[in-house]
Amino acid sequence: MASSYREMEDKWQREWQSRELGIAERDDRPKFMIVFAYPGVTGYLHVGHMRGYTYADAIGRYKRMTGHNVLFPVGTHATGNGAITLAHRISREEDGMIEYLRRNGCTDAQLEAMKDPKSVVCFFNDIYVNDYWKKFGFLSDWRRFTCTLCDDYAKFMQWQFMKLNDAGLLIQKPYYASACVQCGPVAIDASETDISKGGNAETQEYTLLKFKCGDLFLVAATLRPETVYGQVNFWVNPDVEYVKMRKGDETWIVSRPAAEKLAYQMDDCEIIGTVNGKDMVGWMCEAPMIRRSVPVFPARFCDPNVGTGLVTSVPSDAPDDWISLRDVKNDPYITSEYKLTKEQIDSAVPISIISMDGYGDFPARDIIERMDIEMSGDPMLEDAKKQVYKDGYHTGRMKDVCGKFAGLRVEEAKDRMREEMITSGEAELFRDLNEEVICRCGSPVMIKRVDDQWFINYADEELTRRTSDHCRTMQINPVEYQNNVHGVLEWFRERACVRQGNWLGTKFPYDERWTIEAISDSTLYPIYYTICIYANSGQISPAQMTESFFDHVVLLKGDVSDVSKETGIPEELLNKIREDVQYWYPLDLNLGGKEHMTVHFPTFLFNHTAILPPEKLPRGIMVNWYITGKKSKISKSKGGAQPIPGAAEKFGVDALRLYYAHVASPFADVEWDEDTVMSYRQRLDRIISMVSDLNSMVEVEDDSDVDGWLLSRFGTHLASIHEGMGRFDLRNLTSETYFEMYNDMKWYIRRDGCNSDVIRDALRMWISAMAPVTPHVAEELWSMCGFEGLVSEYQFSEVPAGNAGSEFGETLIRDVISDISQIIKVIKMEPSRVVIYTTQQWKVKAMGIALNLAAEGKLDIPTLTKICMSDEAIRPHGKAASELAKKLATDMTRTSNEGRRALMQLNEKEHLSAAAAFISFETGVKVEVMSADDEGIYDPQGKSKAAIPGRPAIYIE
RNA sequence: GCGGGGGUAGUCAAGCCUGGCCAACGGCGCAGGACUUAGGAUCCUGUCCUUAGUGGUUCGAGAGUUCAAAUCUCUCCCCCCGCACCA
Repeated sequence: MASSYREMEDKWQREWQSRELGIAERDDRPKFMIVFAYPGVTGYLHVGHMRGYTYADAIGRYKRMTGHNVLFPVGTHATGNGAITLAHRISREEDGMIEYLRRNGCTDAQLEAMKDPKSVVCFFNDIYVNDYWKKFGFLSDWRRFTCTLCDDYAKFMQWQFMKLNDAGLLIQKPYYASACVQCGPVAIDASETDISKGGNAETQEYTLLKFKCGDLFLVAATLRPETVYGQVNFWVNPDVEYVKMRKGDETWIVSRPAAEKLAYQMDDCEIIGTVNGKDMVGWMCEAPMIRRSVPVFPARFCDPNVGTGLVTSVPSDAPDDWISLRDVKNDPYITSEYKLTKEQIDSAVPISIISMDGYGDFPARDIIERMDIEMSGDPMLEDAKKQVYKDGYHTGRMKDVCGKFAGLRVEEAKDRMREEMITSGEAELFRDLNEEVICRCGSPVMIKRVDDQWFINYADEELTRRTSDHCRTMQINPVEYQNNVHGVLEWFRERACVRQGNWLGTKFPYDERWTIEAISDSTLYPIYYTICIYANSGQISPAQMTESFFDHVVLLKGDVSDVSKETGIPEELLNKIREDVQYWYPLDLNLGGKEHMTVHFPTFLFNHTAILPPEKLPRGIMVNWYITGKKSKISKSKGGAQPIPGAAEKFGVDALRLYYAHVASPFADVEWDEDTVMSYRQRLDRIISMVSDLNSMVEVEDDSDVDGWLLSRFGTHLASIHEGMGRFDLRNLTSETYFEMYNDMKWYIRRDGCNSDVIRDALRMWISAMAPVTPHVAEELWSMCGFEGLVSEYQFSEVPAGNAGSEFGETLIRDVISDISQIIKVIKMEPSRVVIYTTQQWKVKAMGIALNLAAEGKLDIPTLTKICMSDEAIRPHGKAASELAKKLATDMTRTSNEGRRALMQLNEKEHLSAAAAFISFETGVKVEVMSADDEGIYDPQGKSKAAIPGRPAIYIE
């Protein structure tokens, strides 16, 4: 017996390794291929990540034990700029980063090496494989490890894109992408992989409204182009210096930041001068669409960093505008300071343009009053704006003043009016982020136009339909996702699939300036695990992995001798690779975190459908939710989470594995809590100690009443486990194994069960059920019991299903004990004698009749009463008989009757008499068992009459 | 806004698809007891309210379907997540 979990883990991991259990080679068994979505290489992983990986290993191990040849390969995904930025941050010796790496055990020499991105990837590949997956006892075929930066992987990836192209799914068109001004394209997402700030930013689509003013255009940006009919003036911030920008033949005035942003989106832009905001006040300009001349007024809410820093004024529907216009009209200082004329002031009168539910003519005024906003600059104005915007969008209709747009819903008018103004040259589009976004490199991120961007056309209807149809044949867990995945596939549109800039990844085969983007290169890859082993072992080189090579081994195209000639790969080897691919594929199960539901899984499905024939499409998906931190999500980049090796040391790997598998359904988030993990560790301790006690019991051949019961119970649990595992239900498996079977074993011991044959059979069943989730402990116990071979290689055999009858007898005893102690508790006296009266036989007969009726679906009170009353044995009991009939009929139509059927087989008196000593021992009172049918029994309170089948009467004194 | 997920006893969390052995598995916590104190122990009992083992009221709120609802239908109230070059 190993003295510590650590020792146990090392011992059995070495044993599995030396017996090559993880090695997967073709044979004549049914195969099972399982992968988890490989992790991105962006730093240390934490205990949360191991949840999904552990499910994969446990499912794989279970499958091994049910006659399957299991392939469980692993890899890593290093595409992108994660490693590059990490290397940069190490080079710059960022405090937080260095400290984070050190805390996880990184040495100075390693830090030095990791100034190079490739070393970062190598470093973490090694950590993931050796410190995480191997330490967790995974039975992976390590020979098949691959990383997206491998040269051979790149060949596979390029082939994948050629096939997408063959299928007509690669298209090109302009694209507006978020990009760092230094590094090029970056992704904006909450996990802030690429960026250091602004992960929640969203891209806004502004309409640029051009107000003609002499030779110039004052350009305002708006999100509400449908409100142009309500424009009455123009806002400029008097404290801001604006710029004149040449835009083709025109000259625009916008804020400086806006001009800089526009240059990324429009051709032919150039700053040619400046103009002070305060000098623009009082100008007159022509509002687009309505072609009305409106005055320029001052307002400090115009932010040069938002939109163009210039704003059109629609006081009827914009709270800011309403308040600022009121200020202009009421503040004589403003009028004199900026020399505004009375005509100008008077000309700006709000125009009611949209009717919406719950608002009057001027929604902006209504919301301001409702929210008690008094002053311009009130932070509540932001909320007010959002509220009016939202309500207007959903319930608003354009009023008659809006010309030909009158009567349209806002939703529709918005698009139509924008289109019209763009066509007439009065407006353009401008995309901007709604909050500041800063790249990992420290430079700002903005929206940049990319011409000729390549996309994978996931909007293709035919592809979507085929993919969606296939999903109906798959096993997708949870079912909520199975139902929802069709919607996700439908929602998917074209996806930009390549990017430029400083990125790690595969070159796009049709244009080497582009690198294949991180999602697009991780879709079809599971199939590559069946091939990469030959590249890893040097039997084939990347140069030999041509289009016709993959066409041949994956799609069975071409003649093997031709392909051999072209690639220089021997025919025999080509045959072997091809047969491997055909044997292992399709993938049986792809397991990934919930973040994959809207990105990875759909593209995984699409690409398979697009490239592979129907019989090679994936068979299953399983989604797992997260382990979260106390307050927020545990983040691998932000640290603070328990490092994996530390947790493994502290709790033991099996305790963690059991924790993952049992703590909750896989489809719910779980808050990380060390005490909870510790309680699983204690459970393992208890189980180990129980098994070792059982194992050291002296050999006894004595039969006991509970032998049959125990084996039946275990049979029932195993049946439940196998049934559940059809859905990969590990929680059920663990619940049955580590809790139910444990409790039954305790009961068996408590009932003085001691038959060593029975115990050995039970232990064999029990320990084998532990092998998928807690393999180290299972091996240790298996070997301790002297069972043959390794439990990891054990094959589950047919176990006789549980027998409800033999299980029922113990339930009866438990119920009786429980009833006795309840009564003792309630009557609050020290009992000296307990009498148990089993039912009168005529009642058993009545129940038998009722059961027969129930089986035929004919059970009701009158029918049962009638039949009972015609029975010679029952009729003499008169009123008691009719009342029993009533009760039985009522109870038995409401509940299932399995237990009742079982009790018909049982002689309650004999059974309870045999257990009387035990019941006495448990309750601490002398117990006698009598039948209510017996003559002259001791029954001072007439309790015996209350006994019914399965529920003996009890008298206590 | 669009789309998705969820609200179960002190707490975490099963059950819900396929209505009925559901006062509702199990864990943790708590209380009492046993054993006994090399322990983050183990074992037993209890843990909604009541009570000779019964009965009552519960599964976000309300209404409905049904002999029967935590489970099905509708309405409402709260919470969480995704909405795209992020794995």
